[in-house]
Amino acid sequence: MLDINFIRENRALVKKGMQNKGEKNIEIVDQVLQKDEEWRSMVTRVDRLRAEGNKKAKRIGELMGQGKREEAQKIIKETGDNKIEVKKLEADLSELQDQRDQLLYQIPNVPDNSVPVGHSEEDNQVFKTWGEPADTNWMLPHWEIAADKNWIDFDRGSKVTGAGFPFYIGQMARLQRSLINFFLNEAVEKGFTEIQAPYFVNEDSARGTGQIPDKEDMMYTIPRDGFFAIPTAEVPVTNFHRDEILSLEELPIFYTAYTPCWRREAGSYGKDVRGLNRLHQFDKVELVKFVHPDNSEAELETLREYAESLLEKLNLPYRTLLMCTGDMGFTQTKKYDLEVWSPGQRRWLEVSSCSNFGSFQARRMQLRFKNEKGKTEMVHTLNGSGLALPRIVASILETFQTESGDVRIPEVLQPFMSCERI
RNA sequence: GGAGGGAUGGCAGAGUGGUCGAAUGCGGCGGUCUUGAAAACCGUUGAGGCGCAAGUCUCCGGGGGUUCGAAUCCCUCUCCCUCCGCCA
Repeated sequence: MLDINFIRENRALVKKGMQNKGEKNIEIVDQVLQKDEEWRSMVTRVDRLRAEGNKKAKRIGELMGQGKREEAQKIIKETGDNKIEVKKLEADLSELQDQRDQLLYQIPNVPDNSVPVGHSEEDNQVFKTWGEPADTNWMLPHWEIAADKNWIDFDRGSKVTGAGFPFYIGQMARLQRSLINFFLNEAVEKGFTEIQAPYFVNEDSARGTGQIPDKEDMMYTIPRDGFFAIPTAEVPVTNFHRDEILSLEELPIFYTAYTPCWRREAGSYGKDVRGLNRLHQFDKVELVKFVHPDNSEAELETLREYAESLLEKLNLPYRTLLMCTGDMGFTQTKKYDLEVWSPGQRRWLEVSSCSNFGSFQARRMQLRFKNEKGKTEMVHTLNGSGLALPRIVASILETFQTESGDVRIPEVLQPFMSCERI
């Protein structure tokens, strides 16, 4: 969420940001400021009453200590009304605060200046392209290759769990394991600390990174225990430092984590769901950064470059999009998507998304650090996929398929696969 | 799953109804001394809200209650530890 004082001082900017992100409910900014106004005046009232009560209680203590019972009793009698009044106003106060915060939660992060304004994916800017997308007729889509080789079993996945939960078999299981190892090794080499995270999180964590309340429906739930199956490692890893005050020297902190990811993908049935394009469970290596506010812009660029380097090492043609305001999401200030070329489908597939959240997540999580002046300040958080597996697998199968039906293995994966083709 | 014990500032650890946001020690920061450092000594050192400020309020795991007054008493939840049972 945004800082209420920031909104107070930048009302127009926040509104413009909302507009650019395609939010209809711009008046919410005025509403939240109105509520804040009410809340603040209520705080003053309550504090004044509490101060009065405190003073009396203190005086009573003194008198009791001196053995002046009667005088004390006299003051005790006076306190009754004040006490009732305070109780009532405290209730009002917390209600006002709830109302204010609920509005606050509905205000999205303000896009960075460098983000192009636009409504839909058509307005995203192609930031970079790399490699030469193959465009020939003979190349098969990955699901046909996988079916030929009996590498992926979608039907049995459906039987055992449901659509979007495939089995990977033999060399395909090994390919996935190789990719995970490759991605983790690369990240560790770049200074990311490898961490293994829980696959379920509680409600506070889901709120901390912004899945609640904005994207609640994306997650699978375990209601009996109040857990959510993680839709990305971002959630547990970013929440790792929730409610902490880090020291200046600890920053920046870089983590990488492999986890499965679960997404309900409600509402997207029937759309681009062929093969590995869209699954309910998939594997991903995630990168998370906690940085000094001064550095988050630059850190986003290095994060993007790092993710791009992985695709280059795999020799997969890709393009990088700078997402426009309307397509970037609620919590981000700026976001890049990396899309790999799928020659069998002749389309781009998103395999990474690198985002800067500024202090938006940190504020929800109360994740702070002591700055140069010794003051506590919100850290900035970023994350990026490095990378999501299924579409990488799809692209590898399609890009490196041979006319004999085999698939060549990218050189960087050969040590993990112990072979050059499968 | 059963029984018991616990949760206090960066850490350790006192505090069981009254001036306690909290002793003391360690750690951190500043200073004295020193060529420099160490030691010693002195001082300082939690987070947050409202307010131009003076100031004031809140926070001793979370929530609720008793009381003029709660870190301290009661209820409840969560987590941790010990023992028993079960178990990859």
